[in-house]
Amino acid sequence: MPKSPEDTMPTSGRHEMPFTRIEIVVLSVIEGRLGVLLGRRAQAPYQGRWALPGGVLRIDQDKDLDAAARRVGIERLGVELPYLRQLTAIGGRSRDPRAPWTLSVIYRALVPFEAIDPNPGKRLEALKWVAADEAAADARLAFDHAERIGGALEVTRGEIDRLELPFEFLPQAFTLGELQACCEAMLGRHLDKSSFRRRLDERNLLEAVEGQMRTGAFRPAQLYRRRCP
Amino acid sequence: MPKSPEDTMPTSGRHEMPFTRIEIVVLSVIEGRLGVLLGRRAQAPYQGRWALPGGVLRIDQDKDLDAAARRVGIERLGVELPYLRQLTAIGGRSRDPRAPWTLSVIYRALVPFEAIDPNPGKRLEALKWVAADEAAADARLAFDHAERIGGALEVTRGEIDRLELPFEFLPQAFTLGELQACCEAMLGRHLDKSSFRRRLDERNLLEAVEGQMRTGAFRPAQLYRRRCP
DNA sequence: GGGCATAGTTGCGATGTGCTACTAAGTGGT
DNA sequence: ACCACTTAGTAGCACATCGCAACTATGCCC
Repeated sequence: MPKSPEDTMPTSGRHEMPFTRIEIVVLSVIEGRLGVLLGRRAQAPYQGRWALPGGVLRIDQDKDLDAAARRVGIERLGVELPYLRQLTAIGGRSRDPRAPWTLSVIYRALVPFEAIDPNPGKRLEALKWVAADEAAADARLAFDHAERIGGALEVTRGEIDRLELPFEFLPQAFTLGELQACCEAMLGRHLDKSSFRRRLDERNLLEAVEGQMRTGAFRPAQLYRRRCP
Repeated sequence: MPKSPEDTMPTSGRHEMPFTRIEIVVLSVIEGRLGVLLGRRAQAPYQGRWALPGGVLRIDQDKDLDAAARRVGIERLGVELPYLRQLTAIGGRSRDPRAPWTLSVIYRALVPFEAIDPNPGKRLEALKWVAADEAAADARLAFDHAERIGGALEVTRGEIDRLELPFEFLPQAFTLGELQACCEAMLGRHLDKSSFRRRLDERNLLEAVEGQMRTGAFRPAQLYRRRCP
């Protein structure tokens, strides 16, 4: 058995290191449904297939993993991704035929879909929004990305269940109806109005914007905003 | 802004990759308390300080990250770690002065403390068990390991709260009292006997080993085992 | 046989949450 | 003027979960 003491010096090149990437599961609510952003691969492997946007970790540029994910978001999508959360790391042989061993750190971002221009220029390939649940079950996606999307959905829905609210998808001031519809879109299921509201104000998560109402075709609704987090 | 298209070929050496390690938070229940296994560092940095056991990812040996964690467990601790769970990845500049950029994938293992011999031989440095809550608050630990231990505790206690039971720490057949004591040790707080039992059998997690009782100084107790998982 | 420590059960009350039903307040059609 | 319609917002009840306290049961030991 090879010796491998704790203090093996990480002299550069002593051991080969994995080819390390960042992949981002970008979620948004579009027309009442949760969508995920995919990019079409221009080259092999999986040429022409849809995949999560991602990029190579650049240790010369990135201060840490979070910074790497932010840079990848800007370079590949043209947007700052403010609400990044790391989900997991996946690594192994033969994940990507271009390198003997690859490691991907998976992030999740929540971004209003209008913020991303699907065709910003030549250096970015085609992007599209896809219904998240279908993407998670779509075996045709590149690599193991369908599974990664499934993991992101589970985590994200857990957050909504625990009333970690998706303010990213809402205007500064919003009605309780809008908030509920947004949560329902993310969960993919109906929520009960009265218990949703009871849970909200037991937790003191919101404050009413006094005097301000959303007026529309029907009865005006009180506007709320996030209580100083 | 540098171009960084999706399909940058991972030609080995085109970009420098981070020095990648595995660190393992090994937890056990010892004398009614949750403990974590630490090793004393033999060399700089943090020479003489206590740290999580870990090792370098070896892409020539390890099929994937989980396999790397298993190998590190065997090489550094002399045990198979069957219940490994990946927690997170941490990476950045200046985490470890020996390399410009390091990435650590953190695992958690649950192992009965008797399974690990603190002094198995020369190639392993001194190991010791420390009360987990104290280690999580101990700023003297090497690197950011105290914080990692805190994260492991949070995840592990969440599992117990959701009644993902720590069979790793129990014999094949055990009493409900033993199970409850084990959970209490892990959570660091008291559990109510009657509601603990109610929750257990609502979920059908256990089955009685018919006719078998644990006899001791007092009233014998029914033995249970895990219901076919 | 009685004390004692653990095993195991029962009942109650507090809490959280889903369901149903209700009232309120606007628009727009007749 | 009135009513249908739609959304906003509230109230009451049923049910499940769970903590707490009290109780019974059963063995060992003195």
